[in-house]
Amino acid sequence: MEDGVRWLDQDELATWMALAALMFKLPGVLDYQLQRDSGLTHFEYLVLAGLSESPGRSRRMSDLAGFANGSLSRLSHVVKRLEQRGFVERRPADDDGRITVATITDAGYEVLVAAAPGHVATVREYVIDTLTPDQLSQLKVIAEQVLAKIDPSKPC
Amino acid sequence: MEDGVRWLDQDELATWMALAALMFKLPGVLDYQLQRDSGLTHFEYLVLAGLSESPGRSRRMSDLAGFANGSLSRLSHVVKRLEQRGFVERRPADDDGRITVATITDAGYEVLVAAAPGHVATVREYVIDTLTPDQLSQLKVIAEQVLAKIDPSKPC
DNA sequence: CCAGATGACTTGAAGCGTCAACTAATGCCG
DNA sequence: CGGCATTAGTTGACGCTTCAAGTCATCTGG
Repeated sequence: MEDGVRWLDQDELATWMALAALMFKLPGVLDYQLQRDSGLTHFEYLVLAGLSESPGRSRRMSDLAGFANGSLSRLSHVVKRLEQRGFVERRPADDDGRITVATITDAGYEVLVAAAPGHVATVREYVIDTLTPDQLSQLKVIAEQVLAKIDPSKPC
Repeated sequence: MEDGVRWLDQDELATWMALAALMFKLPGVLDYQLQRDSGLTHFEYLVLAGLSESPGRSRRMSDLAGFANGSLSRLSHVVKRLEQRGFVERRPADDDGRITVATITDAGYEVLVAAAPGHVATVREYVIDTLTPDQLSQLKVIAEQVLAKIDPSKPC
């Protein structure tokens, strides 16, 4: 192992392991709470949330995929299931037949509204309220810098 | 929505969205690189790494699961596949027949050693070298605080 | 000393995500 | 205009994770 690789020193490694552990565990915590209390995955929640806050409670698929940080394929599968459950509807856009517009139904909106408080409470409990305001702004900058490296577009 | 819920203010929400996006995308980046260059998932890499740095290149399953941040069930499936590929071996512990001890083989070690430089380079590229030393220590504290909230045990 | 409880995994089925292939609509360029 | 490339989304198969159930081994109280 004596080649030109810049290995991580102890601090870097510790930081990385902590971040990696976070990446693995936080999704589980969020999914668990949402699933248990509302029958939604975090991704499904984001999809419904993304629709609910859009004009006309509608949004085209690729947009929504970007918002929810997932692939178009994944979104397509998820929206199909949400449609079967009666939480969203799909139809092609009037002006461009390639585009599919998803709309959240009243039923979907109700589920979302019912799920939101518990979800926000969980986010607060595990992240927001665990950190000081200073740490929150540090975290924001850090996360955005790393994100910018991963995905040079998308300012958020 | 005028109940007693403490919603997130704009800054809190932006921070959370950035962290959430990070949680979704970083695993993908790591998995992609490892898969492409070494045929390993990040989880498999962690399993092999966890074994390689343990005394006797061996470790009991539950230990390893904790180290790799996964469930025991998940680990069991993964180790079975790694065993079929010839990268690890399993046998019951001498003193307690309930315990399974996994050991990394020479072949597994070679794969790990071959994978490590590329993986470390990726971690550097997207995380470590993107942040200042100050940010790194901030991040370490932040991640550890959140982790402590999620999993009150496990000091790391 | 043995019967039930607990601990440490393993297994199988079900569901979700990814990848590659496919369909359909639109844009572009000669 | 007409054909080919591009864009947007869908689909199916496969692999992986989770969840619940099952298997042994070990402890423990009577």
